[in-house]
Amino acid sequence: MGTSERKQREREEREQLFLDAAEQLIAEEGFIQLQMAKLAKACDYATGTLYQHFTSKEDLLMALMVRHSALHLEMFEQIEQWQAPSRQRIFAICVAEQDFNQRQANYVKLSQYVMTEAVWENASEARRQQLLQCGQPICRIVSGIVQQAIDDCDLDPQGASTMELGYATWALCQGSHTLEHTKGLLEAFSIPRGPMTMYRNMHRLLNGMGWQPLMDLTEPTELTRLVDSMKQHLQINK
Amino acid sequence: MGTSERKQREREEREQLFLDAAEQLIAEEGFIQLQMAKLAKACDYATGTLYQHFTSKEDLLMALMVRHSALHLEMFEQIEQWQAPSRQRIFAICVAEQDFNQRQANYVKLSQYVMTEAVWENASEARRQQLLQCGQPICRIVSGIVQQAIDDCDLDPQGASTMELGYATWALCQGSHTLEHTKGLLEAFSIPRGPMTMYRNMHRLLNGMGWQPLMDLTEPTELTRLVDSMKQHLQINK
DNA sequence: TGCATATTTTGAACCATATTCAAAAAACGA
DNA sequence: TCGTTTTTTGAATATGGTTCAAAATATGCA
Repeated sequence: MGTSERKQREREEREQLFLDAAEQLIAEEGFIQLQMAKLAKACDYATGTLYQHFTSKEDLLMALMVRHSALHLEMFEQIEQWQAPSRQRIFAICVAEQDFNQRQANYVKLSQYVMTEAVWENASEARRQQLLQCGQPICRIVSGIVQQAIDDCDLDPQGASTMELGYATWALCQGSHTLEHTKGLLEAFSIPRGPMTMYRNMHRLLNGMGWQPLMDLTEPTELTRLVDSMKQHLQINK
Repeated sequence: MGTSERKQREREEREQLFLDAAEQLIAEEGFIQLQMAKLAKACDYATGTLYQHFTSKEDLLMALMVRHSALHLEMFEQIEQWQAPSRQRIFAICVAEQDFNQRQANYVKLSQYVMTEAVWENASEARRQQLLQCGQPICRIVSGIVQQAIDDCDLDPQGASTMELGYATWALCQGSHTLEHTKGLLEAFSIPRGPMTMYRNMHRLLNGMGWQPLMDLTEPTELTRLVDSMKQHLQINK
């Protein structure tokens, strides 16, 4: 029946409205300050209505992550389409990821927070599943690139699955982001801030997999050039 | 004056008592359940007394991290003493770290939580500095191993600082732990659980740095053998 | 259209907990 | 022993997430 369809759609629209407003509030004052009552009021709804959509505040935060994942995915899909040597494409993933996170610092922090047990366990099971599902296409793309490398004989998996190799890059990105975003940490250990450190480390990892063509890190301009051409392709230059 | 010295000592003892009890409570029901009032009562003190030691709950959690860091350091110091090729020693750091975290799952989760902006920013500045200071000796040890590798001509830094190279391994460990501890994540992406995946990835990274002797990952038993001998040396076999 | 019923929305009350602070207790010094 | 300073206490406060009975609205039917 048409009526219930319309209701369903309106409900979905309202959910997006809540998420939009939440994003706005977070952009203004950080996700720590986000309050359910304030958010509801900003949308001209009662507090209780929020709970028709989200089982808890943590559930809402996770819903935000889910939505952001769509943007994330879009970026990755662009790279999926790109006809280029596999090594350039896998690195493009890292550059895109890094650039994305740099622009949306709140989002990295949020993602870090959401993966915390305290938050993860307080979201609804459905939402957690949703978030994990969001990772699937991203994984598929990364796996695809690894597979391309294998097919092109640019990479010998040496018995490892495509997932394991993709996972290595993921873990390195993840860890780098966490460390970078912990205030004072890089400074305390005199590690230069900025994406280049991570890029070099990523190339070390890829070199270690034997992923051809190997990158020569003795020549700093080679990396710079690669990053620039990549950003140009991805149109992520300011 | 002697009196104030004794007072200082008693104060320090009480702080340790609080931390001991907190650890106990966390072991029993997880750090999410930790409540200031409950903790105080468990120690037969009033709630307010806790705040003589910790400026906030987050400050207390960070104090726990600081204490744990000492254990962490102890482990690393053992490796520092170990006379062995640099590549074995740097890998020993990873094995020790992994093993430590496996045994103390609550501790990884806590560490992840503490590095979150929400917690980090709510601890006292003094405590944050303390925690960052705890990292210094660990860094020094890791840097030392990297330096040994360079001195022994097992590693060509190619212009990178010892810190940058150490940081790479740190980021990979950190990221792996985070991903491993996010419930359902490995399963969703069919990545096998267990330390071996991380160990292989670490060797890929070290290989990529050109850290001699390179490890051959086509031969799975080689890695197993290495890990076993390492655990034996570190006496971390159950 | 009017009425009975089902659904949705509301927001004040509720609750859990971290934090504070005025009063009580203890320690100190003369 | 007594006045003063320091420490401890725990009830009161503050914050903010969550609930739920009542009100409002929508739906279905004669």
